[in-house]
Amino acid sequence: MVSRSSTRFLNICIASFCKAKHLQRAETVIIDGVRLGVLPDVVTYNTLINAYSRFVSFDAAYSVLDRMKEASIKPDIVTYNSLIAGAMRHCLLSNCMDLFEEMLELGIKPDIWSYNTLMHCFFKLERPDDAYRVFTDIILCYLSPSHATYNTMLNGLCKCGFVENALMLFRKLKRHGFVPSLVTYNILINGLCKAWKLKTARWMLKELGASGLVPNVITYTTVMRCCFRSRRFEQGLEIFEEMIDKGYTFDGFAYVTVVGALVKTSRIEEASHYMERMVNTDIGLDMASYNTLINLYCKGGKLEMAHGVLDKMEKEGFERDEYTNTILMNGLCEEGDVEGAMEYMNVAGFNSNLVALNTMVDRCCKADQIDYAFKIFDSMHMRDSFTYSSLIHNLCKVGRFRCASKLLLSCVRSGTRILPSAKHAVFDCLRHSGHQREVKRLKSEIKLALSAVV
DNA sequence: TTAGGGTTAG
Repeated sequence: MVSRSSTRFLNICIASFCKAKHLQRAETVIIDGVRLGVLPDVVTYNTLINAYSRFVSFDAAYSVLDRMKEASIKPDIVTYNSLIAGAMRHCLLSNCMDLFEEMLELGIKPDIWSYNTLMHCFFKLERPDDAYRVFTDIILCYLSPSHATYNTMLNGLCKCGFVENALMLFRKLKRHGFVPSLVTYNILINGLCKAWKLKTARWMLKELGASGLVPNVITYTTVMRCCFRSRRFEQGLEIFEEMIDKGYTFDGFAYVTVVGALVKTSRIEEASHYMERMVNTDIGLDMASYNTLINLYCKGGKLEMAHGVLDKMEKEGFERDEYTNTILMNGLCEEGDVEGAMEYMNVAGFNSNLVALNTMVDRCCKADQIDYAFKIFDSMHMRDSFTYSSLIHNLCKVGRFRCASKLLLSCVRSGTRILPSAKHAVFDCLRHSGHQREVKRLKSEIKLALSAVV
């Protein structure tokens, strides 16, 4: 007779192979175990699910669930939490929701871990109201929220553009005894920096220090990026050197932040210097690092070098993503080959890539193809400030002030934030062509449209 | 389970 301790021993072996990413060996041990009469249990399968979703794919993890069913082993809360976490990790948000439903149908009661993941999923789907409903359910049903519950809520609010609400919630939670962790502070500092609320961000950084917590690599990267965004390059580079001294450049995040900021402001030589420093370390390049390097070459007018990096990247098993495609498309446009850029994107597929579509709209305008730019504009399912601003600026440039004025109004009416520069471009254009009264009329129409949107 | 990096206009 095989004892329970044999299965426990089997599970220890499986856990250790899974941890070392030796999944094939883990599978062999299970087969050998079965031959000897040691049957795997729910823990064995849960361990496998976790490993497959981490190191292989969500589908591979989900197929373990089928094997469990074949072996008549009932999945439990850990099984489903691992699968849901796997679906989240691979950004398979609809799978995440389906699994939650499946779990409820099987009568498995979700725990706080499941609810936290569901909240996270709603935020990723840009459904903050649903996420907030889950949050209040957790509180009202006395489900003992964890630290991750609060942090997920605060992070989701920041990411969906509700930084003020996150700040209010943070204060309220503190009044009720919530002790913020370093993760909490990092979430808020990042949210505040991205929303340009720099004074409050500084204040939050001070609060972090006063609470006895020590800023970590994430705090540093966040603050450094904020310096670059607000054009304080020297300060940003000082922080970078400090990060090197502290050993905080063990991955590519800091380098990519520095190079990205320098390229954006056309400081190509400096950017090349920092990129070289990164390549000379033993940090392996990941997707973001490759895209940064390709962009550096494209912006420096070295398209051939960019394609060389692209080949290397693909040989290493990375597939070009929407960033890569936009960068390459932009590189072709910079060379004056707008048609080639369009052909490239037609093959690669725009796939609702808003940045690529915006770029194409702008580049077509600049190549005297405004009508074609409008065609793209009409086909777009989503538009943002960039979409409207590009068209408006370019229409003004060619003196089509009435068209620009109409577009400006439709932008405001759609609830899209209009950039001050685009608004002033239309006003100036109208004034210079002697339509002073038109400016007054447009201003009042914008005011009216804004009040209707609010 | 929660926090940091990469693509667009003027």
